[in-house]
Amino acid sequence: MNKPKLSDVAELAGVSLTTVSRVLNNRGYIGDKTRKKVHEAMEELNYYPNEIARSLFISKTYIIGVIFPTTNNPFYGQLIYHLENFCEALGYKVLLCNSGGREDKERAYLEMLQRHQVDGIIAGAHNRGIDTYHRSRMPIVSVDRFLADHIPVVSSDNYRGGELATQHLLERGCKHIFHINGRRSLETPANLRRDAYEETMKKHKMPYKTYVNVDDYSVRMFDENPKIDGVFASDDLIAGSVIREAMKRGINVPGNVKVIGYDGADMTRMLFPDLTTIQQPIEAMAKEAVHLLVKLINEGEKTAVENITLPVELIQGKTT
Amino acid sequence: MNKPKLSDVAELAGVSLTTVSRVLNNRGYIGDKTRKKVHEAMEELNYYPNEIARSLFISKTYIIGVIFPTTNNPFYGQLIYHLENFCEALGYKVLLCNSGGREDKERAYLEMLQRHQVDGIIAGAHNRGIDTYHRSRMPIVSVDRFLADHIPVVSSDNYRGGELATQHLLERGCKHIFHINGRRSLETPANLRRDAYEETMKKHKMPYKTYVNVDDYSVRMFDENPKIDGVFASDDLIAGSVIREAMKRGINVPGNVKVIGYDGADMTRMLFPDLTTIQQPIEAMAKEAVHLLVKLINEGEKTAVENITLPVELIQGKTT
DNA sequence: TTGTATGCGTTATCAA
DNA sequence: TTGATAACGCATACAA
Repeated sequence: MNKPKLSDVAELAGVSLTTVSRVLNNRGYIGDKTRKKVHEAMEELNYYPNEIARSLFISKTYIIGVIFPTTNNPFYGQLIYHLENFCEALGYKVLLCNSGGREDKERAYLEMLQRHQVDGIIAGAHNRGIDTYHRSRMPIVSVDRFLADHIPVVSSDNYRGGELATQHLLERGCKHIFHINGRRSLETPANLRRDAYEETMKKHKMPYKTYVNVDDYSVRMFDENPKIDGVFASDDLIAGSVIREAMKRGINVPGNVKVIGYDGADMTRMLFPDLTTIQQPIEAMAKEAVHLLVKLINEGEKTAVENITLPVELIQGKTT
Repeated sequence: MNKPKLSDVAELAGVSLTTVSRVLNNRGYIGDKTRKKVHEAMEELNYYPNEIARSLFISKTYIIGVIFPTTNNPFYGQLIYHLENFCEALGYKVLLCNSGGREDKERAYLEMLQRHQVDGIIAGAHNRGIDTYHRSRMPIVSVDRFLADHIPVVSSDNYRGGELATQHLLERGCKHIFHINGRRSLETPANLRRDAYEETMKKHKMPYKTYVNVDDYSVRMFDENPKIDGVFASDDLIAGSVIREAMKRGINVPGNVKVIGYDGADMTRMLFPDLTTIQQPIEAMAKEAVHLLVKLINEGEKTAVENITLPVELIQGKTT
């Protein structure tokens, strides 16, 4: 009752191993009768080729490792969905790694993926400095993160997004606009959103301040700035919590304070359609990342390392 | 510049293949000096064992296939996140398959997973009738779906959830309560939510009607029932779109119509905290599914097929 | 058109 | 305590 293998099929069909392998891979010349016999035998035994053995021989697994903090997030959930889809379309499978934002887990995953002989990695998990990223000559593409100098980054135009968001609030008449972002040390392209905000405010000779997304940033921001009338949140979940805090304080949105988010993922649009946000082209980012990685896999180091930046779009809701 | 293998390490350390394998797996007796030499050689070569070769020999991959419609959804995104976490904790990796609700894709994935020699499968994708589910003796656990008679199902108490939701609307004084659900043919435990709704309404001698979640169900529901004052949606996304349709018509929620959803996933709670909903214990479901599958993998057919049902909870928001 | 023999990188058996 | 060798299931070069 063991899994049938090539030799079982060969025996049943009364041919050699090689012949079965040939019909399986459609290689070389095979007689029609032989082919038929072999197919029947495979059918009867319910034979599936063992990809592990195959991978070992051809030194290729057709597996791509995908490392991100979590699937439990509108942006990453959608990104990973599309990554998997594009991989599948090109014949690659996806080994899913949720790093949860922990560097030790990410390191462990990286090693695991090497051991499992994945053909390449798409990562958007942590920051640079992980030596494995540096040492390995494994094809890697990152999404929305700088990982190492020789690793290409696919992202959307974060600077432009920050600019759009800030200008939008200014056009809406806001005078006291604040920004909320992650720690700058994360070295994500999202820092560009912050740079754009700060530089745009400077250009308009307006005061500005960025709060870091930790602990009770939201409470502090409202406490410390009674005149606040505009918030640019670096993602939609943050925007949501800012709006909740505002409501709790009886501050009307968008009447007293206007709030704009960032990402515009499908699920956010469905659950919170009123939110004004900067939408990233998530599907397109996934597509570029997968195609670039597969190119890297096929062409090796010949492919020049070049970053890809995609346009963003302002979506007008009712919170600004 | 090829990947170093066992024999490279052996050569550098001046020992045999077998010895290296021994220090790698900590098996048998090894001299301290030898062990040290070998470790140094591994270090120097930056050696990683090839899991593919290992898997081939031991006939075990420590990979679990996970088939669901999509990660781009609050419920599945969270479920898959936890599934991956629990797998990782037990030393298993996750091969991610997004079936997109398409039966042909699901069938293809199922075959792919067999070829890749995964140790087991956790699926919640389509309905029964896929013969592979029947034929294969591969360990499978399903979440929230009936797949085949011999496949155990992990789900939450859907009947109780439907009952809670319906009773809640009744207690809130609703007289014309409607329900929205997927096609019954999908044979998901979610049908129990519908059964519970219909039976509870019957028990209270109230008229009831279930709309199927296709096309413009929401428009039709409001058009056809001017007296509507309560809606029990079979998931939170549906609840969201019902509320949007209501607002579009100037119908106040919860003033004129009360709406309760289902799932209560993390992301929904963050983006739409006001929604009253029935919350499923998603993390616990993932935990049970993974542990049950691993038990099945280890004990084989000795493990009795027994379904697992977890309790649900009503979360009071501001939409009812 | 088909078959034989070898090797992919690892683990396990047996002998030294 | 260590080493030579066979096997895991498959694909390829080479021979027939």
